[in-house]
Amino acid sequence: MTDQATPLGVTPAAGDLPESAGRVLLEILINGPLPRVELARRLGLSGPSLTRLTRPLIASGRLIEGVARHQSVGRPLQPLDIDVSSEHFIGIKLTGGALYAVVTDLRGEVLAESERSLNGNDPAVVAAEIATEVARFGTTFAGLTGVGIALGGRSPDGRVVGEANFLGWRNVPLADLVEVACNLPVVVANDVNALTQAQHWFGAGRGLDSFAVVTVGAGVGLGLVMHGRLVQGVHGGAGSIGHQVLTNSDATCWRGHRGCANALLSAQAIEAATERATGSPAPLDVILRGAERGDPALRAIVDQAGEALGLLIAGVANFADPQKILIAGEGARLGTVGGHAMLRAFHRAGAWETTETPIDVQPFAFNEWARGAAASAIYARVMA
Amino acid sequence: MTDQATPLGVTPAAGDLPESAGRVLLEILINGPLPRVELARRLGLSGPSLTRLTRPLIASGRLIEGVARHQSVGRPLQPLDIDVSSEHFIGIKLTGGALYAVVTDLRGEVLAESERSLNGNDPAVVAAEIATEVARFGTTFAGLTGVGIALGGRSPDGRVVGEANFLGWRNVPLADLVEVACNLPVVVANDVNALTQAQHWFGAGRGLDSFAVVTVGAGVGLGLVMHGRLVQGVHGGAGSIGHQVLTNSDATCWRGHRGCANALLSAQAIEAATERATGSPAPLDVILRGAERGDPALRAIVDQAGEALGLLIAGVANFADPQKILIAGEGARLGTVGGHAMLRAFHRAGAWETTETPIDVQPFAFNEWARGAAASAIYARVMA
DNA sequence: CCGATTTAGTTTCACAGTAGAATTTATTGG
DNA sequence: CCAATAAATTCTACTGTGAAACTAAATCGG
Repeated sequence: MTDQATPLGVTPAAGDLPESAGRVLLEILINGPLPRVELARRLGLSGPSLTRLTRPLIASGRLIEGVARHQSVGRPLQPLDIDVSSEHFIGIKLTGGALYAVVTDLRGEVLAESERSLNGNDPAVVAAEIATEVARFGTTFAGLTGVGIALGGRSPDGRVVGEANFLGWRNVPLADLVEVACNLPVVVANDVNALTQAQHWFGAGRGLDSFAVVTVGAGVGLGLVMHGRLVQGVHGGAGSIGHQVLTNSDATCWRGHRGCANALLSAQAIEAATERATGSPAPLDVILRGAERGDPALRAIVDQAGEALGLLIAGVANFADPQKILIAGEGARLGTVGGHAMLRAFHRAGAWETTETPIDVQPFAFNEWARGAAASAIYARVMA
Repeated sequence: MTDQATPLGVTPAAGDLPESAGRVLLEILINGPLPRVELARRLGLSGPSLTRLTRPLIASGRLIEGVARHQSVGRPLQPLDIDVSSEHFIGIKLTGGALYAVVTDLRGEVLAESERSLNGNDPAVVAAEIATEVARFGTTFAGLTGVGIALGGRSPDGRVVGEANFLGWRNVPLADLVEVACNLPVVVANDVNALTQAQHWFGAGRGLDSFAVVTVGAGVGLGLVMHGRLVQGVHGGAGSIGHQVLTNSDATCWRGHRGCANALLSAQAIEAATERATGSPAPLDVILRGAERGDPALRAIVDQAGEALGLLIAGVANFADPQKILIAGEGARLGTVGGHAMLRAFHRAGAWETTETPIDVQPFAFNEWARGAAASAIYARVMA
């Protein structure tokens, strides 16, 4: 943990601001430039309070006044914004064989990205590789403020990796290792939780009080926001729905469960089903493209997976009844290509009006994972 | 909605108290008598603040000073308590054919109870029956402050019953009907949510930040507390896990799902399985007693149900990773009698350390449902 | 072009809620 | 009786807040 003497620090008594000053900064960070009146309305404060609160923030450069926006009549609105380029964050997504990195600004916008394969999975080696990548970005981006590392595993405290089976890790103090190596504050997070945090602050979940992210990819995951905050779980294990049984089916996952989410929905499962059906292997995106073009065998497979996805989101809707469910991950396009089957299953299995829950499927680039990692670093910076 | 000019009103600016006065009252309501130092510690306030905040509360009778408790040395602690008998609440649990009512004090202690069968399920008739019961209690208990009604259904707003299938209701404005009939504020709640609220404030979930209640009875339900607050869901539909698929099984529920929670765990399902196996029907408690005594056929059935329960709580633990899971409902004893099978399945299907989540099974009396209803009324009174 | 109108933002001021320091109160133990 | 201990209180200064009145910067309409 290094103290960089940088400004900003958004919430609980960061520096020595009143708490509401932090809420002002956070509201602007999440929602973009806002005029004082609007901030007053959103935060339940009076106009005078906003003048008072923002004055020192502007004086110290934490907030900057944008160009006035004219309304139909009356004095124009004076939007206030955070200088999002005053700080930069690095997000790292670790997979079994590679490391994906992005640099973002304070609002999670990706400014640069890179990829590097990993030579082995010894924690020290991985930490060194991360540090190398961070150093490389450090030369082009001034003012790196924090590093977030996301992986398919569990970290109850944001510092130690409890488990990461794909790396064979248990209780690896990754944050400490990387902090020593690159002299920046480091946060470790579960990849799905990190992605959910990013979407909640800067993406499809912006401003929502309850929100769920279902990811389809190497595994199946779930991120949850309830009462406006990410649900992590006491052991950091919330959202471990990969082995949830969805239907009576013969498909088995790598742990031998029949009909679980991983058995029906993981990229590996869909690819295996395709190979069984067509005799030839193909990666998930090719399968999806084929189904889209009308190949009947692939269409059947995609529809079956889409149905499983529909059952999964029905389970999520029945469980938590969130305001919105986002389908994400490398396999998110399954929610589009197999969308019809998905929605049919969802409507069949969902209880009551929970079937009205908006399901959002967006194009997903792989660097979203690393962006999520950066969002975790931003969160830690801003809420700590 | 009637205003009774009664005192108390615990939180956001009730009356015209400072917000922290409300937090003081709530802390005492939930945790029982507490001395000022302890309150200061728990609420993050200073000693002087507690003197100041409590003075008017004591003067107005909202708080009463108990008998001083001597420590080893030093001035003795002066516990402050709420006069729990200053207000009384009625909790009503509606089932298909009957109405169960309790009277509680402010802390949810049951002071009286009653039961009455329902003649039909016309909303007006049911509302009248409720009003009769409330009036009957009104003669013995002075100062009735509110009525809570719990039922196996959904109420997104606490006033209208969205659906209650067992009564054949849709969009019934039950709270309005009963308020007109008995001139007291009325709240309507889902029975499992109400029970969860009661357990969170006055029971096994006291003080917990995250907490889950799994109920086994006529149906299977789930109540969730996250970030210290009950999760209701946008449509009031959170916790609808009755039709969640648990395992590959031939058992079907009344909707035709194979292997869902209701198909394996509802009282009806266990009773049906028993009749199939032994040829003679028996109610759930008899089945449980038989299994306990060592009857092999009943033991097998109970173990199978226990296993299903274990899978269900594993799903809950994997999903939300709460600090504790409570098994409740008329069939809660399944968690004891079939506890071994339950825990085995839980440990097999749970991810990581979530299997360390404490599972709490407590004796469950049917009036707990009505007590939950009363807790909803208390919540509404205190948080409104 | 100029004053009325509209809305954003500011200044002034009084007030509520808070904690720090010093003090009082009620006890135990010698 | 007195020292030690810890709870509770008094006194006081400070911080964050909004109401009321005001200023600023635009449009509109003659």
